[in-house]
Amino acid sequence: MTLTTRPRGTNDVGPGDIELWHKLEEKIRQVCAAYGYSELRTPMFEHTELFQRGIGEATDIVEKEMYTFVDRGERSLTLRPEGTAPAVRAYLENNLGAGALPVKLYYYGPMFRYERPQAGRYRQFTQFGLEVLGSSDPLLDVEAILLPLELYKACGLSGFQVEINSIGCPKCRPSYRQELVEYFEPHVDRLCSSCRSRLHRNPLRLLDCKVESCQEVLAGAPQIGRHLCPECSAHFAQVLAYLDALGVDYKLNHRLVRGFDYYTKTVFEVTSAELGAQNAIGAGGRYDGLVEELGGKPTPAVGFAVGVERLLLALQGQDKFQAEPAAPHVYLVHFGGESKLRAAQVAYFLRGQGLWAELDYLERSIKAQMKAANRLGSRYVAIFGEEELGRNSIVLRNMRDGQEQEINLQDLEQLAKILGECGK
RNA sequence: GUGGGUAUAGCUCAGCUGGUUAGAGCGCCAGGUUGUGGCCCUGGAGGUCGCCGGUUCGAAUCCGGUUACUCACCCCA
Repeated sequence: MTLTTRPRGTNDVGPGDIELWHKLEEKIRQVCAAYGYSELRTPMFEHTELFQRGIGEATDIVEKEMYTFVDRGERSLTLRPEGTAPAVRAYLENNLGAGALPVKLYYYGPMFRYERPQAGRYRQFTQFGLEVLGSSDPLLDVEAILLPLELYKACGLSGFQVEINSIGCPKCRPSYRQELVEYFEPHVDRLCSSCRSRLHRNPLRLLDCKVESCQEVLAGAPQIGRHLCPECSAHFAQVLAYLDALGVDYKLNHRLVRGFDYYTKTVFEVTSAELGAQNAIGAGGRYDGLVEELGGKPTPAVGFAVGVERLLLALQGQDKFQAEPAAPHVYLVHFGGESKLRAAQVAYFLRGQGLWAELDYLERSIKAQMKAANRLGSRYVAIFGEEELGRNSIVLRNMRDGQEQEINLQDLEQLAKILGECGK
């Protein structure tokens, strides 16, 4: 049974679905090109410490969701659960910051997290993400939001919402943190168990708790706005000003916090109304401290990641993003023997011209071959009949209107021309 | 890790309170048209009823366990 069953939380993408993936990947490349981002491909696994340091020891991902293994050289390796830490690692290892700044990178590929699968959540999933390193310009925070929005729009997606917040920096967050703890402590008995355990470890996370009793306490919780230092405050104001100037629709959400430790200042999330509980189709933020944390010199940076399966699910819900099925230019109907031999020769020639020529490999009846051609949506059928082959020609039938003409095989170029012009 | 739902043909699903050879639609193959698709008609192939055990004269059906899928919680893209 396990031989024919894929591992939990993984997916096969084959004929019927893969076309949509290809189309989306094409859109991603187009949008990234327009914004001047180049692709960075990093390994599927990294040293475990990279994620422990990068994402943070106390995060759920590091504590219980990583696919970690020891290789034959006794190294602890981990299948990447996200793309930012590897991107920063590659940035440092390849000294990408040596040239002109900022460095604009994007990545696309599978990520791995050991979680219980559900709608829009898989153990192996695909993320498209971007990272800009080397500038603290608020306009780049905005670009990091704009680019994915551009992608959503290019796919025809509507009904998504942008939420944004600033969670400050190491200078101003401690005082907010302190005030939060002081606010919550008297209400400890009304908090849910997980909030109680997080109160001192990571009080910011209480802000997005969905438990009802916690919600009541949350209503009166202090907001970070007043605690932001002048720098963070000005930065955030600039981000919002750019968003306004560019006509981007967003919603301020002072409860928005993120699950990774490396975020500073701006954080954002895009949700889709098409999805169920896992409705975030993209999220990101600024991470000015990560490069230094991983051993580089202080380097501001901002990034964004899109869940590709979720985006596809959302698009599927709106029925707008469809790949037109590919169809053969011609289906070569043969009668076996000599006729099949001639069909194979012609198919070889046509394929060499970049034309899709299909034929029967199961010695099926003419009727069955015609049906097959029809089902594949073939524009033309070429019939390699005895009579015509005697004259070194074939019958070419247009499957749209049923018109037939005899074509001499002496002039294959002409056949290729007719097929090529049939308006793919 | 926790909770709910589901598991019958390639796909979507029927199968009522346990009762003979387990069904339908679609798909697939063939024939009706021995050299011509779509529509129609006829026939055919294809199922250890997820798996293991129990109750029973008898289990796809009831019970227990198990695995997988699925939705939700936690968290996240």
